[in-house]
Amino acid sequence: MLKLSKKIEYGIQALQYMANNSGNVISAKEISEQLNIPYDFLSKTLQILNKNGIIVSQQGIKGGYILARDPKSTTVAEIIKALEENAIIVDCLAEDEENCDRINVCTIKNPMNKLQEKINYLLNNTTIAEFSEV
Amino acid sequence: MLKLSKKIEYGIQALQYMANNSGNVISAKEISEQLNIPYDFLSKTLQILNKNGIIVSQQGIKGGYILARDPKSTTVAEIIKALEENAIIVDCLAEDEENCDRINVCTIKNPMNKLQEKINYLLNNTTIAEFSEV
DNA sequence: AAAAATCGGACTATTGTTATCCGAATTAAT
DNA sequence: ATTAATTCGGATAACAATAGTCCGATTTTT
Repeated sequence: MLKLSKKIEYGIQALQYMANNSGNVISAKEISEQLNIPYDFLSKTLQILNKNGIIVSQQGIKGGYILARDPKSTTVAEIIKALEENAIIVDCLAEDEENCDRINVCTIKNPMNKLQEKINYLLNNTTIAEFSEV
Repeated sequence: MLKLSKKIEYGIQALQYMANNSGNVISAKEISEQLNIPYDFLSKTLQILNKNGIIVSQQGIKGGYILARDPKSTTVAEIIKALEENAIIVDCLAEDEENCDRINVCTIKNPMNKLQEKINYLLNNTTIAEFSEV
């Protein structure tokens, strides 16, 4: 399928929204309402992004989130990783690769890895800033 | 997640196997046994590839499959399409895009599309032949 | 006629994704 | 102090997609 999850999609959209309102603390509620994203799901997503250093949270009333870094230096690859997902096109390229039944007869690992590296390059070179320059 | 399905993974591996044995009719059983891929699932996959013109089937005893075209001219993108899947990273870029709740407030469609086109380029420029040159 | 293969449909099991719910902790304003 | 708005964190449910299985029919060579 090669699809990004909603967590990633919502995450990128939320980060873009924050980038466009930089300097202000933005609540999950505001993003949820403005972008029409389910509140609870978005909250979870933002909490993970906070935990992993992409955004900074401020708790309590008047709380919310701001970007932790310059949008120009936050890549899609980093966002995916921060959301505790990955962009690995076949299982055997995963770090915790272990129990593939075909490892002894597999002849696609190397060529798949080449394709993987090209995709990684794209994801490492697309930033939140580019998403904001619509 | 950005992962290829097993259908695609097995399909590519099977096509590569056929490319390496070109000229011979190869049965699903042989591929299944040699590559350690579940027989029934692989059969289904090969039937779809046959239906959509990537391989040619020969029925009956001594039957099997051969590549329909030169491995150099069969791309990963074509295989994905032939397997009736797609490589669309966000729903709103699908052809039958219709009912996105965020269409009026969405500001990621254009930048996502740029990323999509780069991925398409990769998939359109990786062929079965490349998978065989290990 | 028999054997080995594809064909095709239905079905099941498993996993992953998406969404929701609830209560606790935090903090600003009153 | 109390209240209200927020993040935090865990559990769970609903849904969808993937992966795998089963079975009987058809085809074709021997």
